[in-house]
Amino acid sequence: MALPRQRDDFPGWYQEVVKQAQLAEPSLARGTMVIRPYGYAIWEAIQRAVDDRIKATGHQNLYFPLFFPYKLLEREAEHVEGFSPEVAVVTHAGGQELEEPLVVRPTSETIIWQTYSRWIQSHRDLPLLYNQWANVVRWELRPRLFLRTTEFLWQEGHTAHETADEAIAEARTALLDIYRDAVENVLAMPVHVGRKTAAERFPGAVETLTLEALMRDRKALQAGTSHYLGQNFARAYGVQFQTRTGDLDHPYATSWGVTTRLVGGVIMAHGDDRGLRLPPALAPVQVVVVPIFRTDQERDRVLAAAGRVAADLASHRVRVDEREDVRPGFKFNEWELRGVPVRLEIGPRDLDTDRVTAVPRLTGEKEEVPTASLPGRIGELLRESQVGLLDQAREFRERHTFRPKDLAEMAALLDDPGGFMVGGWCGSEECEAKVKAETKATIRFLPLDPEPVHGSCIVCGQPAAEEAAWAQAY
RNA sequence: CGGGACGUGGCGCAGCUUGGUAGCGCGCAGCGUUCGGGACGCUGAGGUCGCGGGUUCAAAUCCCGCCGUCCCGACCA
Repeated sequence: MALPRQRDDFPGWYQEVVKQAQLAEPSLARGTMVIRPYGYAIWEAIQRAVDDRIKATGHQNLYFPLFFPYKLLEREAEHVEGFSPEVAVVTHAGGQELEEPLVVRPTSETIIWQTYSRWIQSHRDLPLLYNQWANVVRWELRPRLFLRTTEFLWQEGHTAHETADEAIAEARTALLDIYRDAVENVLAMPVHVGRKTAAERFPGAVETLTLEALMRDRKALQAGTSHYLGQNFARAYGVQFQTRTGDLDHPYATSWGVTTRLVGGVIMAHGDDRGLRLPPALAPVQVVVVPIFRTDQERDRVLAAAGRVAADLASHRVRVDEREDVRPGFKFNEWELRGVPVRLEIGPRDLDTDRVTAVPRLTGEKEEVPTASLPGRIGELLRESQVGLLDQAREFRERHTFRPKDLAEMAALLDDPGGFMVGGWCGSEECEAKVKAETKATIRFLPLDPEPVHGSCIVCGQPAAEEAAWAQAY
C-alpha cells in the first residue's frame, strides 16, 4: 500500500489520503467520483449534525425533483440576472424521446419558486421554512475531489417571509445557528463568518453570507453559504401574497446550503502526514480495538477481553478489528490513516496487568489505562480530541493571518506562507480586481455587520470603507 | 477553450535520447518462518507498451494523426 505523500505535495497529499483512506473512488469520468462507505458515513454524520440544527430552528424537510420541465426556465430567465438554472437539457431518456424536454438542476430555485407560487397566497402562508437534502449537477471547468465535483450532494434551505427584516434574520440564523454551530462543534473546523462582496455574490442575491475556513495548505475554503434574496426570485416567478393590510406584496426570500465539500474540508483542515484526523463527533469509528495475540490460547483470552471492553464502551462507536490476515502494526497504520480518534491495544501484556493501552490519534502517545477506569478515560480522550482538533486548527489559522501594510507585502505573504490577509478596502471593484489579477487572492469575506474603520485601502491608499480578508481559495 | 506534462501487468513507476521483441516496487497465488508499529524468505501467475497509420529486416523506443488523463487559467458549494 502506498503511503500518503508529504504535506508539501498538497493537494496531492489530499488526493492520496482520499484514496488510501477509502473515502472515494476518484474520477470515474471528468469530475465524478464514487463515494465509498467510509466516506459516506462521514457525510451521514455531517448530515445528522446539520439536520438536527435545521429541525431545531423550526425548518422542515421536503423534496423537489432533480429534473424539471424546460418550460419553467423561459419565464424566470428574463428576470433574475446572471442566474442560470439549467446544466443540460434532456430530450431522451430510457431509449425514448421525451414528450417534454427536462432540465437537470444545478440548484433548485427554479422548481422551488414555481412551486411556491402555488403555495403562497396570504401572509398566513408565511413563513415557509423548507429544506431539502438532494443532489445537483454542475459542469465545473476544474473539478476537485469532494471540493468541486460534477455531481454532489447537498442540503439547500429555501424560505419565504413576510418582511425583509425577517428574511435577513433568517439568513443569519442559517449561517450562525445551523452552519457555524455544526461546522465548529461537530467538524471541529473553525470558520470566519461574513459577507461576500458584490463580485463574489450568488447571482440573484441581495446579500451573500459565507463561512470561510483555512486549509492546511493555507488556502481558504468556503464551507457554507447563506443568501438573502430580497424579492428577486418571488418577483421573477410572480409570487405574491395578500398582506395584513390587504395589499399585495412579493415575499422576501433566503436560500442557503452546505455540501459534500465539507468532507473534503475536514480532510484538508485536520489531516497530517499519517492521514486523516477525524473529530470524534464525526468519526464513523470513534474507538478501534486492536487485539494482539500469537497462540490460539492467547487469541481466545484477548478476544474475550476485547469483547468486554467493547461492551463497556457501548455508548461510543467502537469497532474490534478481529482480522487475522494482517498484523497489528498494519492495523495501527491503517486506522491512523482513516482518522479514528482513539486506538486501544489489548494483548497478553495488558491482560496480565488488567490494563488496556490507549493511543489518541491527536497526540500519538501511548497510555496504559486500568480496565476499571476505561470508560471514563475514553470519554475524556474523545472530548480532548474533539476540542484539541478545533484548537489546533484555530491556532494554525491565527498563525497564518496577517495584516500587510500594502499590496506588495500582501503578495509576498500570500506567496509564503499564505493564509488570510486582513486590511482596509476602499470598496471599489477596481481594487478588488487588481488584487485578484496580481495575487490570485480574492476577498473571502467582509465583516458580518459593516462597521466604519479609520485607515486606508491597502491597494489604492484611499480612505477604507471597511476591513476585508483576502486569501487564495479553492 | 488557451498554456504545460503524461498514457507501459491491479496500483505506482523505469526503459525511449543512442530501435533488437519488456523490467522494478507494491499488490496477488502457494509453502515456510513470523505476529506489541505498515514482516521476511523461496517459488509463481499476470502486460495486443492508450488507439490508428507510417519509416525500418526489426518499433514501447523514430515520424504523423486521433483519443484519454493530470497540472496551471477562465467557471465555482
